[in-house]
Amino acid sequence: MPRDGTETRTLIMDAAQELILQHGFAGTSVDAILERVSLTKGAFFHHFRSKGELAQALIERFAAADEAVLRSALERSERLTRDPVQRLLLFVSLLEEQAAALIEPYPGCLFASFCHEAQLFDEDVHGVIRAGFEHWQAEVSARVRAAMAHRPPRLEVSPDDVAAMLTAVVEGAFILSRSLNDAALLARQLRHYRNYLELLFGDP
Amino acid sequence: MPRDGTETRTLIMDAAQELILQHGFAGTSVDAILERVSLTKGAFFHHFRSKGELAQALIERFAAADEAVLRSALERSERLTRDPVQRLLLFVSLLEEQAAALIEPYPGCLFASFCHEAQLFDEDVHGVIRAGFEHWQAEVSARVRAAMAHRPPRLEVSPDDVAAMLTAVVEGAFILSRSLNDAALLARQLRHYRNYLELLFGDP
Amino acid sequence: MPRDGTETRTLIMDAAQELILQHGFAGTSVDAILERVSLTKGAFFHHFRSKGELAQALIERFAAADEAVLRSALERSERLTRDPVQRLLLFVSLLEEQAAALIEPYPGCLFASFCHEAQLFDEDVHGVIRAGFEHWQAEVSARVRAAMAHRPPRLEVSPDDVAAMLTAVVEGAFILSRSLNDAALLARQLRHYRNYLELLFGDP
Amino acid sequence: MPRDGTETRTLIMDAAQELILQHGFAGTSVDAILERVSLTKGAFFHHFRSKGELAQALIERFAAADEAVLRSALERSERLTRDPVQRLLLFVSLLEEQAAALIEPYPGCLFASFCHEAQLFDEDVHGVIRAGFEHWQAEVSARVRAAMAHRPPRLEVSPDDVAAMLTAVVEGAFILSRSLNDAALLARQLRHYRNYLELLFGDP
DNA sequence: ACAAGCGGGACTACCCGTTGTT
DNA sequence: AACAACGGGTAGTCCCGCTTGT
Repeated sequence: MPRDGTETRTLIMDAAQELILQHGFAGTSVDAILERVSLTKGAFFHHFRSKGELAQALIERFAAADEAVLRSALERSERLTRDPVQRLLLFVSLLEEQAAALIEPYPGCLFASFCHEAQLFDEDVHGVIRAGFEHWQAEVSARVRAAMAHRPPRLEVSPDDVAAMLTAVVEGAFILSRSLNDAALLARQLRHYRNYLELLFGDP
Repeated sequence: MPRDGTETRTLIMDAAQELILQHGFAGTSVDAILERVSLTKGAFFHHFRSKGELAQALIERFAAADEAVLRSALERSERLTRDPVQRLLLFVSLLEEQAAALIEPYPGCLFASFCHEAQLFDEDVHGVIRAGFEHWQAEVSARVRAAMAHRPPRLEVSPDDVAAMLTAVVEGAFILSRSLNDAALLARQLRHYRNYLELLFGDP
Repeated sequence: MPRDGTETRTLIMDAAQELILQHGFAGTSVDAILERVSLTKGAFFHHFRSKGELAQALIERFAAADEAVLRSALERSERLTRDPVQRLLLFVSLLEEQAAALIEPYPGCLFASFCHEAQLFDEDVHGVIRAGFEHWQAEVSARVRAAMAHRPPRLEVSPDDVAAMLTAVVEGAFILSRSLNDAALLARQLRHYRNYLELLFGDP
Repeated sequence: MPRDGTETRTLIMDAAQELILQHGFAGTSVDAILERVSLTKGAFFHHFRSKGELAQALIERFAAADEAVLRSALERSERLTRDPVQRLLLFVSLLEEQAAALIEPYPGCLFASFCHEAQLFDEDVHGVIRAGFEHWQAEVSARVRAAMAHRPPRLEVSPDDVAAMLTAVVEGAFILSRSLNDAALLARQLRHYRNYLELLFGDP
């Protein structure tokens, strides 16, 4: 095996993410991360110039994975049906399906985690988070708009806000599921979000 | 008021809460809190045996205030109308009204904050948070059930989950509003939650 | 004894100065200082917010002591004779007398020490050093000018440069005395500086 | 020149010397040196067994260059005149000429620098420094003695001390010139040293 | 000859909490 | 009730130098 640091770097990031989701960023020491992966400070600071740079690397990776989930669900929903309203509902159902699978490892959203310690991070980090949220909102909003164009909703609503509600429900569900120790809570909440859309676009 | 320590204790707790909502608990040092209120260690450890005890005092105070908000909105909604469905919708509207007033200083939920650093706190603290969430859920669930008894909903739903969705939307909205720097987001999301209830119990 | 930190602070500074003159600033760890005085990190960072602040405190104290030496020698020389040329020569002789006493503890100039690690310090520190040098130069230069007015020198010279030479000789002598392990070198060099002045203002 | 390591070695040493003159030896990390020359640890430890060995190599190189300056000035002064007093004065004038050329990059003496962090180096390093100082002193002292033999000085002086004064003035001038940001200071101080010699050997 | 990965330890800075004093 | 001094430990950062690979 050619001495490849990428593996070690990934190892560190995986351990870091898991710990951060449980203890928060400030509550997760570099030592604690390294103990998990049996490495030393030397290795850590070879890969990351500072703990802040680790944070940067982590949200960037998380944002990429998050976007992949969004894109996959969007693309599948568009392949499976042509009706804009059905597409939207199916999209949420696909997310719900994924959420039902989330039990182990302990779930959590790095975006939310970092937001709750906002002052610890620089503008770069917050930029990535904001971009992540805005990307979901923009993509979902476009599908809501398409559905509205296809069938007028029962109530007058802003597509942007309807889209934002998806993110809000997901983030809120994460918190509740952890506190109430109820892993299925997220999926059930997504079902209610789908209910809302169904009622909004349903026959009068 | 006699020169007693209650004042100082409150001063410390206020400063602590504000800082914790911005930096997280682990990211907020006792020294940082004390610098804000121009006090020294002696004062702090006179009022709190440890930093953990401060956390305990903070969520207890927060939970009490949170419950007051819930109780007030419930009571007012019950005074203003007799119809169970209207009561429920009015209840959400009253919360929305309050949310619209929240602009400065920037709000946040201590429950969510502590949940994101879960491993830092003992079972006592988590008990208070869980009780807080469950209390909302129980009270709101009861009103949803009453509404369902009064008028069958368009879709078959669990009252508990409908109630939980309120909390989820609120917590999620807090995160989004902070990241997107949009103070009015919470109120708009509550409006959508009310929309959902309205559609659920609306005429077919 | 009332819990007085001034004593501890002085203790730390004394140990720090001694070590810095031997190892340089970067080469002197806070731990090494504290070991000397049997204190812990807690004590150190209670008195100094950073190692840099210690540096600041050290040169300020050193500059004050340095100025006291200058002032004392000047005042004594002015009390002992009226002739401007004699005053100048006597002034140097008084310094020479003091230098001869410098054997233990190991001598050295904090100004020079810090200059040799210039980039480690901020502008405040360098300001104090520069002010120290300029103060000597200004005071001595004034006496040289008075001597020149009283008796024209054999060679045309700038009083500022003649004054600067005193500082240069002293600083250079410190370096040599350390490398050559010759404690009396400084006094002998001051004698040569006095020779120069004597010849400059001597009878043709 | 074939692509050999001598070039890299010199590159490292040049960067190291420049940094050390600004930050001191302890304040200059191997990494900082390597960043300057865009190399990595592998290169450094290929050429030097340790950081201490770099120090050794640096003063040896510096001492050689220093001696070359001395020899050159001595030889030129001896070629240009036969009178021992004139030779001595001319020798200082030649140094002054060289000093006047020193403006950019800002100079410094590695001997003095290392002396201010004396305890960091082993006896080998100090031996080289001491030898450097003693060599100047011996050579200059011999010329002073020759001048004294040729023309008795106005004051009774030790040739060794007169010779040492040259080094002292130079070293002191370096410190002052850096603190006062006056590149021409060294040349002016050499002029005063020459004045001293001139007066010492001048006609009564 | 040089690059990269990494170990192990030292550094400054800061943490929480205790003690003595007023 | 509150302050200043301080202990003891840990945090993040950087250090030097060794090893492995090209």
